[in-house]
Amino acid sequence: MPKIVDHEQRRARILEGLVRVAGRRGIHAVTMRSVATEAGVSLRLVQYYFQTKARLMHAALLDLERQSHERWAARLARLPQPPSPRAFVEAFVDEALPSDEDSRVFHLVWTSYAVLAMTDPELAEQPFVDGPNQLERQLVDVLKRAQADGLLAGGLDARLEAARLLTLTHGLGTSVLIGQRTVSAATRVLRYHLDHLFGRSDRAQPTTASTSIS
Amino acid sequence: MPKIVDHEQRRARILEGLVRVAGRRGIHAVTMRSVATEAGVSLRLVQYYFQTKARLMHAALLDLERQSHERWAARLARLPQPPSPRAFVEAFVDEALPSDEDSRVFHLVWTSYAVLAMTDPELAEQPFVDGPNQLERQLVDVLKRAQADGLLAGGLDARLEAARLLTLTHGLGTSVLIGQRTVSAATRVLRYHLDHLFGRSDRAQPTTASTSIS
DNA sequence: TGAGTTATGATACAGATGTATCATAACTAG
DNA sequence: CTAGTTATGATACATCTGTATCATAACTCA
Repeated sequence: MPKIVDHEQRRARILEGLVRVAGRRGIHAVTMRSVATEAGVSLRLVQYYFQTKARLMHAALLDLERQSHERWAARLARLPQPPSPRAFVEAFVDEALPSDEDSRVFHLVWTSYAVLAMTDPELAEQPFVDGPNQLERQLVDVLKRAQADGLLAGGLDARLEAARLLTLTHGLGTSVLIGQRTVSAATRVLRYHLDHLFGRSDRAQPTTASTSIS
Repeated sequence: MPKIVDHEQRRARILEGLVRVAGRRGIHAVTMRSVATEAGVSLRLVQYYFQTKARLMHAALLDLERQSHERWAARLARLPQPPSPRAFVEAFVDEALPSDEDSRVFHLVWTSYAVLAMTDPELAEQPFVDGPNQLERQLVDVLKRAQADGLLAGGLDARLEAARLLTLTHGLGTSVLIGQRTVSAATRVLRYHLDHLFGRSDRAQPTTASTSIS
């Protein structure tokens, strides 16, 4: 058995190329050749490691999903256990806004895929339905716990608050990508939202070294 | 001067074809030929009336923007003058959700353009920045008026509430398009939001024959 | 060292796509 | 009726794109 090369590594490199192309020139600029060039490999290699464009695109989507899950898991792990509801929620919104360049590219490409999935049922709708639903459930749990502990403002419904928070955050992310809002403007709206969700009492005790909402 | 044909009508027909193609097969399926076929005209005519694909795409975007403005103006005109803040806001969210098939196509294509605009500065960012900003200003005015009349819940900031409402609505629309939420689920979240925005008091006095939030 | 397998290069090809060109039909004005 | 202009058809072309093919380099193992 000859010339063993790490397939996963090669594939990862190519997928990174794809994401860079899609992030800079749009997902319509993703071609076998543009990805190959961006990744610094030959067209043949993209074919070799992904066979077809459809599979390449699919693989990139799965990879984005995986990365996103990993980042979120790592973020959660960095919180004190168990995290306070407010810390949990702030970590969530901080992760969900396109704050730095990497994050911007990630959200841009992810959104591009989401739009593709709207007309292409082949392109797994799982990531765009199950993913948010799972996050929403996590948020529901945390908010219910907060409510039981009397940390939420009165008259709120945990389930609906989770949906509202998730959707609002996502909408703000989009408006940042599109250039309608700056990240800090979006952050301001979210801080306002959280201040009304939790009582105006417990504001932002930074629980991690990373940038917290402020 | 011979064979006078109504250019605007021809252009409109072609643009309708474009929107149908983009709505059914995605904006990447929009080609000179697919649009021509969908509109029932020859490739040559698409060239003749729009010269280049870039101009065709641009024209379609401007047309979508115009339609949207007209629908909103007509909707406002149907409200009692001056409309109550709650009626105004409910008309807004009702217009902003992809409820029927036409609306679904409109929002889908609009969102597709928005994603394109994220990487293509040529594609006027005006519609995606100025448009929402203008809507947001309208909402701010209405909410300030409501606040002055004591119709809003206490402790709210009209400006931030406008941003929150706009973004939340948009985010819910996206989640509907993607199939994560049904329209009625989205409506439920919005009703909840509005009930907390206005005091839990004045619920939905239907002010138009059209479907109101309920 | 040699045989066999993996990884990669070079190249070809068919189909699609945007655009250009040439011709001519359809029509109006004088 | 005819000349001239607009509107449309037919077709061609270069480029891009996904995919396939053939060759061979690179390497491992016996």
